[in-house]
Amino acid sequence: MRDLVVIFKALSDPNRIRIIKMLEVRELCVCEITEILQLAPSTVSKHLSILRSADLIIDHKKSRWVNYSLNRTSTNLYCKKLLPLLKQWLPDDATILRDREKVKRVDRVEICST
Amino acid sequence: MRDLVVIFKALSDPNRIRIIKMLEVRELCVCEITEILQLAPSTVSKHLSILRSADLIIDHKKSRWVNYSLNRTSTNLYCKKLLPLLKQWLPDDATILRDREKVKRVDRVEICST
DNA sequence: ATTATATTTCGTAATATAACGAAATAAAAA
DNA sequence: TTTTTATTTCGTTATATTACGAAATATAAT
Repeated sequence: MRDLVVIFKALSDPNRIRIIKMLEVRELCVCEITEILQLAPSTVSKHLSILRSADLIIDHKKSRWVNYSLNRTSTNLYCKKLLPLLKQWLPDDATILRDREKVKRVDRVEICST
Repeated sequence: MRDLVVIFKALSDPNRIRIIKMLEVRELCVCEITEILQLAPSTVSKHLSILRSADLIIDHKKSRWVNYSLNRTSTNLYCKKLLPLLKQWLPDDATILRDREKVKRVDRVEICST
């Protein structure tokens, strides 16, 4: 029950849904997500930690960045079912489409520290 | 996006999950749910209104009681997918099993106004 | 070694949520 | 009609959540 509530809580925030829908396109670092959502880095980091606690995403360090990606091989039953559903959903949402356009163009080297 | 977040928010509370799992057994009135969850009637009523706003449940008056049941014929895409998933989930949860035992035995005429 | 960069943690403020009791509402029973 | 009963609404309190900036951390670049 607790695990299930943790996952639903993780999914019940628009910014976190946006993050998941961006990660469907490709893995992203914190500063790229920060740029697209237009939130403070500490806020984005917190959102990511909530999604990670729910087992929905995983992180892996690569050089100086922390890359986040969907946990496509999660053993968590709820994640296994919900991530594919989310992939089907919101195909026409204006915000999601705009975010995804930005994901294509965003360049972490250009964005960070400028 | 808003609809989706509303549904996930509705599902991200343990008492509301318990209500849904009870309604999988049969329709219930507010006082029966109140008796099983051991919460104030006003609190249960609020939970039910959140679930109803999310299109997960429906209500229908019958004599002096308001019966709530799962919205099995919802046109809402998210409800259509999530209610069946919830039905599969938590088959062994101790709290849910205990609630369901109580659902079998609870009698609204005996419970109310006593 | 020092500096710069990316991210996280911590403290705090604003807002949202969940709980209750009291009062209001609606409908059946007397 | 008046009373009783089931439910909802309202106001309030306690707690949780979301956001930020500042400070801490960890790593890469100089």
